Amino acid sequence: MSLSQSIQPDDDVLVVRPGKWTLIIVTLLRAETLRFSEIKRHAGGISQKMLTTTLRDLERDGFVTRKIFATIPPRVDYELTQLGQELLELADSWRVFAARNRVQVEAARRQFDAAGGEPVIRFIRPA
Amino acid sequence: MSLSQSIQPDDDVLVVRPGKWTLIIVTLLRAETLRFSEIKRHAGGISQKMLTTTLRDLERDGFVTRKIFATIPPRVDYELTQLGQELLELADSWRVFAARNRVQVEAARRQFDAAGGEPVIRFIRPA
DNA sequence: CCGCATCCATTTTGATACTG
DNA sequence: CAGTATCAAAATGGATGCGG
Repeated sequence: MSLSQSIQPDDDVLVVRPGKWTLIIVTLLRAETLRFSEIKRHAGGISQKMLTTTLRDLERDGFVTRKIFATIPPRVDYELTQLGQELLELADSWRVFAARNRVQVEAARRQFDAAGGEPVIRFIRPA
Repeated sequence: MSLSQSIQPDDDVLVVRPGKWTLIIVTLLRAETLRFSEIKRHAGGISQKMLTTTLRDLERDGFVTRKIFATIPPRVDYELTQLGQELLELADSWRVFAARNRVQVEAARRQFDAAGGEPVIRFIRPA
């Protein structure tokens, strides 16, 4: 049955985190361990709260490790785990897909909006 | 530079975010054209409003076509476009990833919660 | 420097009722 | 049956101040 191959609502792992920051952060950590402040600087306008929350969720799910250095001032390093590397591949798939199809999607949007949101195909009289 | 390979906040095409309902619906349409009510029945608890909204967004972006039959009662068929098929492949990547790693992620969560949210690694006196 | 707590604005989602 | 409208509820995002 085809439905067995459909995603189900309770597939919690799928919704890694319904926010725009998760994949951004994962891709930032692709090559190197980064400090909290470094991620914040590169992530482009994320608030401290959202960064903390997102990183904590990623840690909780086993995608990143957190290393705390009890120095003054404090220092916290984040790094992808093996599982995190796999999530990174997924994020990359999305990134590549977006790059490849952005123009086409934007064209489709313009056409749809220009048509006033009317469907492309409309049958008037089929029994 | 590694940052050029990071996802940026303004990557609008990423607007098709791994959101809950979007990928569910796309995977439901993998093999066949489905009516509105059929999707609703199989999607598992989606509200009529969310289904309408999600489908309209998918149509606007060019991922599905909408065929309206002006019969009584009305009938509307949804089908993946070529671009939608590519999105389906992406959705499948997520589905497979979730299926493969669900157990591991759930274990990580339990461990994290059991430890009271403490990080796995903590250095007390470095430098 | 890191990040938690609190308060508040915005966004998203759901429940319900109604229309063609 | 498909879709809209309205209202209520929940999740999310940001700002600020405090603490280790």
